[in-house]
Amino acid sequence: MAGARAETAAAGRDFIRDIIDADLAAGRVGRVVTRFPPEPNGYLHIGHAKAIALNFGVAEEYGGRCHLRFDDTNPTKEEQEYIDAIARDIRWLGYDWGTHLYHASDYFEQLYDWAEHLIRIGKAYVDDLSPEEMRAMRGGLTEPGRNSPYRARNVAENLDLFRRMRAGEFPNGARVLRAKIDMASGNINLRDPVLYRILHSAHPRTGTKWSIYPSYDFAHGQSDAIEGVTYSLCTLEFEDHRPLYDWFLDNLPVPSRPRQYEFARLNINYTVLSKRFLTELVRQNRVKGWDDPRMPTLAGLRRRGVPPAAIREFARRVGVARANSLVDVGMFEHAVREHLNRTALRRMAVLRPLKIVITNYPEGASEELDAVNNPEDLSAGTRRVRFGREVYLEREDFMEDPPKRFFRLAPGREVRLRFAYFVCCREVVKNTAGEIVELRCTYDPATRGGNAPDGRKVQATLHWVAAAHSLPAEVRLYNPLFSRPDPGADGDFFADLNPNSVEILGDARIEPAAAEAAVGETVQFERQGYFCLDPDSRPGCLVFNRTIGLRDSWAKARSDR
RNA sequence: UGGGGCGUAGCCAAGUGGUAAGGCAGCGGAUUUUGAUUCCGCCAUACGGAGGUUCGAAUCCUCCCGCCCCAGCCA
Repeated sequence: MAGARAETAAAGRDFIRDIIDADLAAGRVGRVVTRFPPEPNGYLHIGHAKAIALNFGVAEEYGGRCHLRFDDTNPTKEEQEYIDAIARDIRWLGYDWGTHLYHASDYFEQLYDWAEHLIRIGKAYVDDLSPEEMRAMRGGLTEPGRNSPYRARNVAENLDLFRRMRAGEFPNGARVLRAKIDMASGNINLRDPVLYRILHSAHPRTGTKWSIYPSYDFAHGQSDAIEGVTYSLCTLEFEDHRPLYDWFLDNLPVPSRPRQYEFARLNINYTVLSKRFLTELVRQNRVKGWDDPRMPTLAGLRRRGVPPAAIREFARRVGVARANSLVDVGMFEHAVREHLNRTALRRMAVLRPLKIVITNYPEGASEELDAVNNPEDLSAGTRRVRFGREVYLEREDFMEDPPKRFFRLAPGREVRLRFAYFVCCREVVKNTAGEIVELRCTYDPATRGGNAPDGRKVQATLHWVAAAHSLPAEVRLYNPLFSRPDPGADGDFFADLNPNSVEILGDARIEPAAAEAAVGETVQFERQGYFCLDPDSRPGCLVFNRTIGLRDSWAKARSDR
């Protein structure tokens, strides 16, 4: 919480904040009240993080409050698991709704009374049309709709029927309560929208008390009004609903007058932020659950090792506007690297080991060397790492026949082992298949710690791990879940799934200090990237997820040619 | 062909009549015991297009073009 609050001073400017400033200056609004209104039918993803950061962020900046209100008006799709996960993820992101936890279902009784009120003033009626008939009579984009034959029912009959709907006398779909507005409106939302539908379905909170449930349109604005919300911020697709939102507030004796403002939802290339599709990925076991590290869900990002502060910073940089946009995933990755570079402890780990034997190092001997925990934050201190005669190097840090710009180890070449010594490759040992299985090197005792007293230079510094003083580990490398920037553009999201979205390395070696990381703590494996311990880890079998790699200009240079 | 929106650099995004912020990406260079980080420099005579108003227009007016959303008893 403290972290999220400290960031408010640096919050960007946008049209929402401009509106609030104007309202405050004109005295139209006393204190700012916002709300984040998730429907508990899935997990929150990074797109929701933008909305959460906006609503909670604005409330904090202006000394107001932000409510968490579950929009639980459709029991056929909502579950307690989602309610719990959503609350957990918002807290993890760094926001707090205090005592202001609400549910649209808290207002079912009041909403029902208001529905009767509309009936009494002649602005709502019970319609017996079937869903198909209703659709046929709604008209089209360029064709006006036609009035339902039930539209002229009198108040007494409407009241009686509506009460019997509530009492559960009719089957699902038999009747609905509709607002009486204008079947010829150019805005289709105003063509007598449905207020209540019959749903004989148990609700996570109200159980079997109700057999009719309010629609989103009938519940949302009135819930805002009941809670005293001043700014009801939602995404662009609800813009057409605003006249309806206002219509209810104008025709009902609500206690306050909230205003709805719309902003563009977040889209990121190479990723899909559609709850419906993410649900399918989980349901079809295309990923290992909502918290699979490849998922753009907050649960997935958390398990992946992404710090919540990086997500908040990303949201801040993306800004809030009304133009549809597709942000480059690189912007998100930058926010993650930027935060982790400042905060992550450095450790050494060899992902694909190649053994080297230092022939002039005493057999059976070993020694401890000092290593800096975080060069970006010296207060993180140092640790001791043990060095020995046999060490593992990264396979890709050696080439027998190196190309022009390869600076790392090669036959006859000298490099520095980080925090340790200069070593020189003297011999390449191969097996009968011609594969390199070991390197024989010599070291220079005078270069202890990594400095050459004679001032000679090396072109590379390599990370390493002592064979006898390292631990085995499994490392999971993640690649984009989708293989194209615009998944689903051809109509099928599944066809664009990246078949290589995860690569498992089974015989990595890590320095002992790396094993001390807690689940959820992300560290940097030097020269490699950021990694975090996965909850799949068990004693003797540590599992690390790669959060994100370091920028790699060498890899880039190679792929550019 | 109805209604509602949106078009500023490869990607986000400020700007609200006084002469185009910032970030990401990219490209040069410096530093570097992480080919990382950091630092320095470059990167829109131009704001979807065409007219017009004005001393002056991304900002005002007109017309045109393009893109997005809406025909659930989903939210």
